Amino acid sequence: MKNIQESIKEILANAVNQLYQIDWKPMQIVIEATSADFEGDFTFVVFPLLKISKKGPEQTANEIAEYLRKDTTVIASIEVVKGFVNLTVQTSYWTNFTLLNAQNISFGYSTPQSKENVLVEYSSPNTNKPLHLGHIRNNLLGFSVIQILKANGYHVKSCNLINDRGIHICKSMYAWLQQGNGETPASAQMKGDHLVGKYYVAFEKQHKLEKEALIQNGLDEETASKQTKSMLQAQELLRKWEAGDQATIDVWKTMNGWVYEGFNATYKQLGVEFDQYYYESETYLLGKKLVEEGLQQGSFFKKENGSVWVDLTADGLDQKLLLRADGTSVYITQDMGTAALKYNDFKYDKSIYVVGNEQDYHFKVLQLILAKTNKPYASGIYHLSYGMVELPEGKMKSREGTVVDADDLMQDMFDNAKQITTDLGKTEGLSLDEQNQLFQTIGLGALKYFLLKVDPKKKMMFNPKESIDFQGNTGPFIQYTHARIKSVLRNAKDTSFEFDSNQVKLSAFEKNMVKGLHQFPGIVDEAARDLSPGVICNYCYDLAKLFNQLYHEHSILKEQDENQRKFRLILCMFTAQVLNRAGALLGIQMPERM
RNA sequence: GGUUCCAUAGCUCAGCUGGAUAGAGCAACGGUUUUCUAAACCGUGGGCCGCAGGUUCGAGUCCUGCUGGAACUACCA
Repeated sequence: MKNIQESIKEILANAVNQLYQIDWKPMQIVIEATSADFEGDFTFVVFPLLKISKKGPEQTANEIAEYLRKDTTVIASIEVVKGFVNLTVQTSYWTNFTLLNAQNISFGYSTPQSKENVLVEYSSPNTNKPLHLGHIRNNLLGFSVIQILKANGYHVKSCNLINDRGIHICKSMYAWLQQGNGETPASAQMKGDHLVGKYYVAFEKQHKLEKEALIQNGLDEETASKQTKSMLQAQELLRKWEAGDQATIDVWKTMNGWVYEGFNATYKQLGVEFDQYYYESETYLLGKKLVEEGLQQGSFFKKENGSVWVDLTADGLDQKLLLRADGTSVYITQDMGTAALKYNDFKYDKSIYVVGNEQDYHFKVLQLILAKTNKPYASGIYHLSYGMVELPEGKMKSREGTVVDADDLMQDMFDNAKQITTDLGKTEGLSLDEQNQLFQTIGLGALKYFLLKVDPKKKMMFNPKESIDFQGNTGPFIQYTHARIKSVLRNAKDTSFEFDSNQVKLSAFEKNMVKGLHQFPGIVDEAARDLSPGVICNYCYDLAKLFNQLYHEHSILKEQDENQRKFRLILCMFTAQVLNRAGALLGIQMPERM
C-alpha cells in the first residue's frame, strides 16, 4: 500500500498542474501535518505558488480546494484558512491502517541489513578510574544510535576502544605500589575500577602536595608539576612499560584486569554491549608505522629534533604533532592506527565515533590526516559529537572529585524507584526477584530517558541535589502508560477481533491516537538521519500522552458498541507495541505492570 | 589572540528541511477516581525566543554585527 502522504502529493501535483499549466512532480509538493488548532489531517501551503497562480493566497487556496473536491476517494473534506489548504483524509484510511499494522511487529522498521555497513565506536574509557555520568551519556547515546541505525536497515557493529596505556594508568600504578600494601578488590571489598580510581585520586593528592612544596621553593607551576617525585616516578613506569619491563607489565595487567571486571559490571547493568574491543596498547604501534609511511610519501615532515608533524595550515588549522622527538606516540597517532585496524576488520562504509565535543578539533585533524594519506576510509569517518554533562558548579573533573559516579547514580535510581513503587503500594503480588527487576527497570528507565531526551549536540545540566523525576515527561511515565495498556489487555475477555471496521467512528481522541501511531516510521527515519535518540524520546512522550488522554475520555472495556470496543482494544495493542519498539531503540524496557 | 559550539517561561528542555495564536515537564495554585492502573487527566498564572540590523508574503528557525557563556587551540589522553 502506498503511503498516504505520497498519494496526497500526487493528487496535489495533479491539481496544481491542471490549474496552472505547469509540470510539478509530486516530489516538489510539500505537505505537513495540520496544526492541532485547525480541522484537517494534512496541510498544503499555497504561498510558494502565488507567483504562478498570480492570485491572492486565499483565492489560490480556494481554487485548489475546488478542484480537489471533485474526487473524494482519498480526501474526504477540505477547509481553506487563508493560504492554507487543510485536507481531511477518509476515515477508512485510518481504520484500515490500524488493522493492518497493529500486530505487525516490524512496523516502523526497515528490512534488516539492507543498507551500508556502519561501525559505531562508543564508551572508550580510560582505565585509571571508574565510569561517571558523562560516560553514561556516552554509553546510552552509542547504544541507542546503534539500535536506531539497525531499525533503519543498516548493518551495524559496535566497538569499544579502551585507553589502557599511558601516563594516567601509570599514576594509579605508582600510588598502588607505594601505598597499596597489596590491596585487591577482594581484600578491599571494592569494585576493581573503584579501587584503581582510589589510587588515582591518591596519586593526585600526593602530587599536589609535592607540587606546592616545589612552588614554595621558587619553581613556576608548570615546571613544578613536571618535577614532583610522583610525576617523575609515574613517567618512569611509563618508560619501563614501553620497554617491556616484565614486573611493570604484570602490575599493569593486574590493575587493568580489575578495572575491566568493574567496567563489565557497569556495562551489564546499563544494558550496553560491544561486538569488539580494541586496546590502545595494541594499536599505537600500528599508528607509528602509518606515520612512518606518511613521512616517506611526503605527507608529513620531520623537524630538526626528530619530531614528526603534519602541516594543516592550508585547511585553516595549525601544524599538528604526530610523533614526539623521542619517537613515542601521541593520541592522534594511536587513533590513526585504530582507524586502519577497524577498517581492516569491518570494511565499513561509515565509522561513527561517539565522543564528546571537546574533541571536535581532534577529529577534524584525524579526518584530514587520513585524507592526506589517501586512506579509502577517510571520508567515512564521522564524529558524533555530544555535549558535556555539567553540574551546577560546572564541568565534572575527576581529579577534583566533582564527579557523579555511574554505579552510585544507578544505585540511587534503583532506591528511588523502590521508594516510589512501595509508597504507591504497587509491590503487591510480586516476588522479591520480580520487585527488584521492576525497580531496576523503572530506575534505569528514568535515568536513560533523562539523558537521552536532550539533543546530543547540546550540553546538559544535572543537579545531584534534585533527583531525577518519575512524573511528567519522564521514562517512568512512558513505562506506566505501557503497563496501563497491558493491564487493560489482560482484563479484556473477548480477544477475537472479528468486527465491522466500516462501522467504526473515530472520535477526536481516537483519531489523534491513530495519527500518532502513523508517524512512527517517519520518526524512526528522522532519528537515524539526525543520529538523535531525542527524537524517539519526544515521540514516546507524545504518544503516551495521547493514550492517557484517550484512556481518560473513553471507556475501553465497557464500551457498549462492539465494533468500537474492539477497535479500541486494537488501538491499545498497537500503542503498546509501538511504545515497546520505541523503548527498545532507547534501551528502555517496558514493564508489563508497575 | 584564533577556531568551533551554545543562548527559548523561575528551573530542565522541545520546536523537523522558514509557515497559522512559540510548546512540554518540574515548581505554584485549583479541579477530576461508586467505572478498565491517579507514576494519570483537566484548568490558571508565567515569554521583547540574549541585543541590533538584514533577506522573505512570512523568521525562534536563514545571513551579518554585537553581548554573554563553554570547549578546543599540549611533545596529556
